[in-house]
Amino acid sequence: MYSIGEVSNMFQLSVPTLRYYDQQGLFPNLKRTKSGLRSFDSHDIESIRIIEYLKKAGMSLKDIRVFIDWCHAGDSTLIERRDMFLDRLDSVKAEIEELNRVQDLLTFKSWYYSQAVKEETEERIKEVKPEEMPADIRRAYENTHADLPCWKA
Amino acid sequence: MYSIGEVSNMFQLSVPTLRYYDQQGLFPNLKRTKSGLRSFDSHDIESIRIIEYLKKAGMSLKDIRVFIDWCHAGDSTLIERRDMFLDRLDSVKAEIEELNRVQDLLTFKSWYYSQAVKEETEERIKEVKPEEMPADIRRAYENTHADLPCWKA
DNA sequence: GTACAACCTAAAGCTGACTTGAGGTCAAGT
DNA sequence: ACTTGACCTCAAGTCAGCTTTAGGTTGTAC
Repeated sequence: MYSIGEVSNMFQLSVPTLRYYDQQGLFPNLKRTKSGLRSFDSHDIESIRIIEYLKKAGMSLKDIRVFIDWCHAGDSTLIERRDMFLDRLDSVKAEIEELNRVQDLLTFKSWYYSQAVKEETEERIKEVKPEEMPADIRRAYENTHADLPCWKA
Repeated sequence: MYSIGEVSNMFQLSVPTLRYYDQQGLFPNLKRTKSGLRSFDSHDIESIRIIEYLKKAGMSLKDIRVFIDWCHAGDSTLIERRDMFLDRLDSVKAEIEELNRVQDLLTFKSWYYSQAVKEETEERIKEVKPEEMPADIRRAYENTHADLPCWKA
């Protein structure tokens, strides 16, 4: 249905990247034209969509290949697949949690440097105490400047 | 104050990794004992804390080094530093957005495979329509199975 | 005084995910 | 017929971020 170039345009994936994925076994059912050109059908397209999600979920191409092989193997691998998704779900939830803390740090630092730029020096802002910060900035600050567990050891 | 081994334990960073960071210029003020051992003071520790955050914010060691050099250069680089943090903030917000969609996909897939495991086959669940899904699953499903812009082209 | 753990350097090696390069095929347009 | 552009393969190259290896020093504990 679609040539490799068309698919490359649909997703933000280069043509060599798609060939590389194929080589890594991510498209086990990919058809070819008589003359040997790759021909992606809607099932292949859907699998690229899922591959993109799994990559964002922190899986390596190798892990994704294992998953694809499980799918190919049929109902005997349902448990593995369920457990894989539950595991990824936990991990992504944790990552979102973590990024929220990162966001707080960046919010604080953006405020800090915006103040510093206004005053043309870091001098004064460096000494500001939590009580003197806007409420949201203070929240972000206290959320990311807490003592680490390791300090207590 | 702290040896490299102690610092390695505080953060989850191996001793060679800390030496590698030092080599990449991430600790420009790191002191040594008379016999040449690295000696991390509280300022160095704080900078590792920040480095960890910046890595999670998607910066490479090279980018982080540039930032550290800016800090060292003083007030003349305040604008660059502010802009860097504003830029990272945008990027992390976008990443959180994206991970929320990933989470929705994983939520749907976890439900799907949990059902399949219960029924010991994918047969029936494969045919389920959005209307028959629990509300939260349906939301997750519709949030991640929408047509991609590329389909419309 | 000697064993031992923890440190040091410099250089080479590794992994994942691509990218690049060289050399070739194929089908459509002029 | 011939040029062009999109495709093909296979092999080698790249990059980040570590890790490993080899060989050497230091300083406390027995």
